[in-house]
Amino acid sequence: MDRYNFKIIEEKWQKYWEDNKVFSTKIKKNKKKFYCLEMFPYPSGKIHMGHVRNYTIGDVLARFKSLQGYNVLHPMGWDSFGMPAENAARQNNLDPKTWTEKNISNMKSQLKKLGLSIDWDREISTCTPEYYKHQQEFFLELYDKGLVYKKEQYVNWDPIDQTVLANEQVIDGKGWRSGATVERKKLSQWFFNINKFSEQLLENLDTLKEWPNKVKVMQKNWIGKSFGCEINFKITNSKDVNEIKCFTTRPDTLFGMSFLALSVDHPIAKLYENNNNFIKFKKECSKVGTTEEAIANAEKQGFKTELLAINPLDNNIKVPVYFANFVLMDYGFGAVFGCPAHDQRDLDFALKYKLKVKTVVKPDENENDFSVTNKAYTGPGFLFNSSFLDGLKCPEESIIQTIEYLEKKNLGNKKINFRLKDWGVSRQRYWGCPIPIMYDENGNPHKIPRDKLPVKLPEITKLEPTGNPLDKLKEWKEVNIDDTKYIRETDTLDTFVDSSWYFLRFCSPKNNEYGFKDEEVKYWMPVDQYIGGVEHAILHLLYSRFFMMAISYKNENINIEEPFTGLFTQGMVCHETYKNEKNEWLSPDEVETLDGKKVEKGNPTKIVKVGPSESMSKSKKNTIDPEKIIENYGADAARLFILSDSPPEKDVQWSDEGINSSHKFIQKLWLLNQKISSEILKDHDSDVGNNLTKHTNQYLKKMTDNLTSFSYNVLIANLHEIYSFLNKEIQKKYTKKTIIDNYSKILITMLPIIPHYASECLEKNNFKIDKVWPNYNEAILKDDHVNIVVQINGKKRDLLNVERDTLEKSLLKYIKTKNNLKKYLGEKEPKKIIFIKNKIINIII
RNA sequence: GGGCGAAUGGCGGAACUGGUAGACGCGCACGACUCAAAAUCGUGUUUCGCAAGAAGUGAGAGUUCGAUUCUCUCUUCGCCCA
Repeated sequence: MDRYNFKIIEEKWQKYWEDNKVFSTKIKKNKKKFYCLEMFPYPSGKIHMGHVRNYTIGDVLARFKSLQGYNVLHPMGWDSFGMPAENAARQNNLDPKTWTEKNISNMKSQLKKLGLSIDWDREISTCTPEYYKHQQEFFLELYDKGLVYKKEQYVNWDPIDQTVLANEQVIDGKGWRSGATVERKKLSQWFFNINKFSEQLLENLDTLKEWPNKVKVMQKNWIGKSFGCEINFKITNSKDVNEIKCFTTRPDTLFGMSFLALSVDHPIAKLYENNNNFIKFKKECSKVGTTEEAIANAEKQGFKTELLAINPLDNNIKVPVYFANFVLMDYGFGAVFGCPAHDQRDLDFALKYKLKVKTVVKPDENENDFSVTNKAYTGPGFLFNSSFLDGLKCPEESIIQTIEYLEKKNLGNKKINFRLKDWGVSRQRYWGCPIPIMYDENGNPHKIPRDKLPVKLPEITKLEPTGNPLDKLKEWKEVNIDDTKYIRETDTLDTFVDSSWYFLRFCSPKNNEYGFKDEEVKYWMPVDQYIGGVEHAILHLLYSRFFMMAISYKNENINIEEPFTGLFTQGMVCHETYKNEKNEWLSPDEVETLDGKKVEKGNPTKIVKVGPSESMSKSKKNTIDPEKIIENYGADAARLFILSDSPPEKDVQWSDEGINSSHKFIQKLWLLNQKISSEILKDHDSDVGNNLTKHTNQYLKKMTDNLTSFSYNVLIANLHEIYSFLNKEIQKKYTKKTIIDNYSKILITMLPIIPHYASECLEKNNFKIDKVWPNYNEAILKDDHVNIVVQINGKKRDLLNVERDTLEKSLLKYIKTKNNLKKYLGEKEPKKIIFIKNKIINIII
């Protein structure tokens, strides 16, 4: 009996797969296709356990589908533009390209060690001109379709580093590197008109049957369709302003209005640009971050104008107009009317500026003295104090009827509003895809001609700490096309653009003419199963859906609206956290167990504080390096463990005991394999029964079901069960044919999970079989004896093993003879008997 | 504050359309092998109880012959949005 040497065997099979291009894919028109895609990684340098989990889950599915006879596309690539490369380059005095390429090559070899069934011939990397050339084409294509435009927008501006910061680079209102207070600054930026597809993005969610509901709800909320009304408020006392247009979802509370609030970016603000107090106020507002949350949490502040707005429903009511810090220009028209009684934000504002609070919705029809003081009432009820609207049921009748009234009187219009904003894609960064635009001497934008694409990123060996590097490269910026001088756009594209179409590129990774070939995309798309982290539930998935729509838009050849038919979001990999006496984080490597206690390694007197299991992160030092795990236990063991302990959609806890147990299990399987091999040699004349075949079929059914439903943790449990069963059953006498028949099928079911081990066993046993997913035989699944639960008054009293399909009468007869049941039954005739064949008998007395 | 989801042994978790709660794994205990230990193998392991038995899926109600599963109320936790 030899031990299983995973090092030699895993290497052998990985080499075999690579040399024979086993996973290389081509279009096969006569075969059903299956496109299995996992979210491609950012090449940060090393793979982490999250990758191991993500790609193992995907690999199990890809291999399973392939065994089932599908033509499987299972590619991998690199999301290789982005800030970490720039940061690392600045720190290490490298150029981002070198840093990125080194990381890719390292991570690629790590991924290969996992034994993934990936078609590496299709590998792509978004930072290569071969990739981003086509992205630039798409940009221009969208530009032609009217889906790209330029407008001014606020950004986080670091005044010291002279650079734009992403939201996550702003910590407590300060730049992460310079520590300078971040300012809001207006820049002219490129936008994708994602809003054009708001309705479609929302409606299509219903068609995505194989998406987690959670993700669909998140996207729905993000798109934020609201039904409301635009109202024109007349201004009485100004010669500059006649009216102000507002959007509201609650026109029915118009009689409770006590002020009008405008964004400081509202066009009317122009009138105040010389007013020192307003300038001061606006500056205050700019200190609040750009996120909606920051604005919502900030103290409500206003700047009062002398303007008075007229309530359209009652011309005698005039209310003051304020600029307010909680109104955003992006929402509605940058203007809202304030009804303090029924909106907490408005109430806070009204209380601060001592404005009127008029209650116009009462919770109960008869509660006429209901009045709001310091807590806004936003629930349902009935309108009152509202003149001719009194008595309307809120919100069912009140909103619609108010809108109808306003429309009839030409005071307002029904309007659908979306929270979804257009996608700002400009980034003032070096390490991204250059935007293929140039400006003439008047500053008008022009497309870079297609034959001049790609606009390549210039090589930079040393990145300056401040400013946008491209902006400083005069020789790159200035371009001469058709004897005309232009200046290039120096912004690059948001890296979310790179990942919004990579799944299309995988269909035609080498095509030089265009981002993809129509026929290839038509064959492979949509992605049948997309697998990744739930953290991409909104942005990446929404942008990808948009991009697919944008490409299909006005395109006769491609008509795919949704890129991902199925979506699976896997949970995170967690590990216990450790701290020393000084409350500093310790990595698992620095901790050992002594007499059941965790102590610092090599220092048994130092007790380690064990914290809760949390998602692995460098900051908490609770990471485990997959490379070391593969080195010590093998890829199959790592795959087995990462699948075994929790359902894939939930978080899983990494533990030494767990990986160790998986490793041992493979060793046990190996011993069993040797036992079976020698049993085959004995070649008994006849079978001892059909127990082996029956169990194998039951097992095959479970495996097929659990693979289909992503119950991968149960799948591993099935594997343990069949092991225990075989280990005992193989001692009985079975013919060579019966053993091979069943065992070979069992080995094939291991191929998706522990591919190296299963391939080795199949080869070693020299079974002459096709590698196809085994079908189970329905007829043989059923046992001829079944366990029937005997309940008396609903309580379980016995378990009887009887012949299948035993009838109620004979069962009852039998029960009456059983001594242990007699005492419960008594002498009386049962009142009622519930009998379900082969399952249960419940006797009510 | 709103939305969504979850809650099952010491731990991770299983249980098909309501029908044997606790599969499988970890841990633990005992035993075998060993001078001993590790490794390995075997047995046991929801709780209380010597047992017979009883209780038991976050709490409380409801529907049902029967509820982890369906309905309602509540508690706690998680995620997302604000």
